[in-house]
Parts: sequence; C-alpha cells; structure tokens
Amino acid sequence: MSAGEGRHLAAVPDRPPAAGVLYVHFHPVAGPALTEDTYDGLLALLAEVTPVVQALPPDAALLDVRGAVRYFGHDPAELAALLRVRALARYGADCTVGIAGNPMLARMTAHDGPPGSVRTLPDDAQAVAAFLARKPAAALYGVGPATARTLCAYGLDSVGRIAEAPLSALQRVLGAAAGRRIHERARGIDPTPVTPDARVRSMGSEHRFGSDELDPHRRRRALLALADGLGLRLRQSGQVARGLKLTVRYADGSSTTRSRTFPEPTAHTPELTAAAYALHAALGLQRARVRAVALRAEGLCDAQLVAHQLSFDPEDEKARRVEAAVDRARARFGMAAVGLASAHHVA
DNA sequence: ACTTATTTGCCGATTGGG
DNA sequence: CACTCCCAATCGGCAAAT
Repeated sequence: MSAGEGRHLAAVPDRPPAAGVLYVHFHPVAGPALTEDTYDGLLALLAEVTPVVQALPPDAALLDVRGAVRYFGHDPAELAALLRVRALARYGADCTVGIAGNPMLARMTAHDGPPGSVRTLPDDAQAVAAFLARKPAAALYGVGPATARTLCAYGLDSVGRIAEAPLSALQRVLGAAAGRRIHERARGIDPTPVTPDARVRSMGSEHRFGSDELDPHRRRRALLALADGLGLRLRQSGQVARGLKLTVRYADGSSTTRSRTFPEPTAHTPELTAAAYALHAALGLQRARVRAVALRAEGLCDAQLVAHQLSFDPEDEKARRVEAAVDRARARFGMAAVGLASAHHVA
C-alpha cells in the first residue's frame, strides 16, 4: 500500500491513505433487468479507468484504481463520480459505489446505505473499526445464516465482538480455515486481490421434476438433457471439465452428491452423459422420491491448454463431427433446431 | 521399506443473489 | 415489501494417492 507513494508527482496533494478498491453495483434506472450487452458495455466503460476490473456478473464489478488515481490525478471518489455520470449517460444505468481499502470492505460500504450513491470508507484503522464494530455478524461477507447462528450461540453477535475474540476460539468453533478468515475479516482484513479475468471454476445446472420422480428412466432422460446442455456450454466457452458432479435432491429436502474425475478433461456430451449415468447408477436409488437432479462440470480449464489424446476410434471421430455440426446448427437456428443428438452414442 | 509432506479426489455444507 | 424457495458456485474437511 505504501509502495509507490509517487512523491515525485507534486500535483497529488496530501490525502488520507488511499482507499483504492471500488465495488460498483449497477441498477437499470428503468426497466426490469440489465441486458448482457449493456453489462458488457459498462465493463468496457470501467476499463477506461483501469485495466484492473473484475467482473461480477450479472450487474457488478470490482475495480482497483490505485494505479489510476495517480494517472488521472483524481481521487477514487472523483473517479467513481465520473463513472456514474458516464454509465448514466451512455447506458441509462445508475450505480452504487463503495470505495474502501479492499474488496470486502468495498462491498460492505456499497451495501451500507441507499442505492445510487458513492460512499467512501477511509483506509484507516480507526474508521474501519468504527464501521465494522456494530454491524451484525451476518453483515460480514462470507458469513451467512449458518455461520451467524453458530457465532451467536457463543455470544459473538456483532462484528466487534468477533474481532475481539481470540483466534483460537474462532478456529475451535468454525474450523481452522474458516476461523482464521472470520478473524481477519472482522478486523477489516481481506487479502483478496481484485482479479481481472477471474475465471469460473465450475458450471452446472439442475432439472427439477414437476412431481417427485420415482422412475429411473425419466431421471436418466433428465440427466441426458443436462449433460447435453452442459457440454454445449463448455464447448461454446472453449473450456473442458476435469470432473463431473451429480447432485440428487429428495422430497424431504435432503440431497446426495457423487462426483467423478474424467481420465482426461472433456467437453464432449457423450463422455459427460456416460459419467452422469454412471454416477446415477452408482447411487442405486430404490423407490427414492427424487425432486431434482443436477450436474456440475468442475475443474474447468481452457480447452487449448489440455493435451489432446487422439482418438483412434472412427466412431468417436464421427460423433465429434456430428457434435460440432449440431453445435453450429444450434448457434444458428436455436436450441430447438436439433434434439438430443448424442442419445444415440451413449451406451 | 518406511515416514512424511503435498496434492488430488470426493462429498456434504454453506453462501448469496435472484 | 418481507419472506421463502431456488439454485449456481464455492468452500471445508477428510481420505486416498503421490
């Protein structure tokens, strides 16, 4: 933080320690939703100020403007105001901005008051402590109902109390990793950097049955549709998955998950489907009232980064050409254009 | 051959935005 | 508007593998 104070830039006056992280949350000023195109435009707008923009789809972003501040000769609040004006003028989108010393505090600052304004939390220990002290435990980012309940059971109902609690106590209650993180966050410490091009680590989808499903065949049918959609999404984004996870949700609200790692990362529907079927079969559900099934592709990585293992099976080659053709047809004519073509290739 | 440290796989639990 | 349900995505922790 103290690196590069830029004292050679005499134009920069004395000011409080830089609070250089912006959390920006866009609201459509009219209309129900922010379109994807508008969001892309807004991200581009943010990128005019700094390249360090982390998209938080569908309607928010984090910026690190510590570099931009010196370059533009404006402080973060002035940059935020500038961004607000531009977003409104170009896209009719209002935004709420929180400015603080790290991503967590920037988020909390943005959520701390009414929408449509810019709020700054000085990057100063006193100010941060005062800001956090009286917040309820659940206000800490990463603390949800379950953790808050656990903490409250030990009398730790405010962030201030949590900050005073010894690390060892928090770790005993929440576990080593979670305890350490809460301990830091309650003190306003969040080492998370603003990461441009933050890649997604998994993608998945779920199929909920109209009524609790008892028929394994129908469940397999749903899995095929999910695997097919997942494969398409993977291929469209140029990614491959290292593994697949199946989640089955039951009528009573409970759920079971099973996962499997592929011999080789893949985005092909037949492999995904085969894995989904295998996971489903391995569960051996008897007379289970299944409310929903979900598939998740995990360990995503760039398709070009994985070494391709050549297939010597002409059937595979053919299936992949068909798959590519189906992808193109769907891209051109819509999902309904071609049915679940892969059904024929799965044992 | 054995011990230990680190990674990978697996699965349930949790978060937070809609 | 509060509330609940929904659901994609990630995390924590344990065990097996390296």
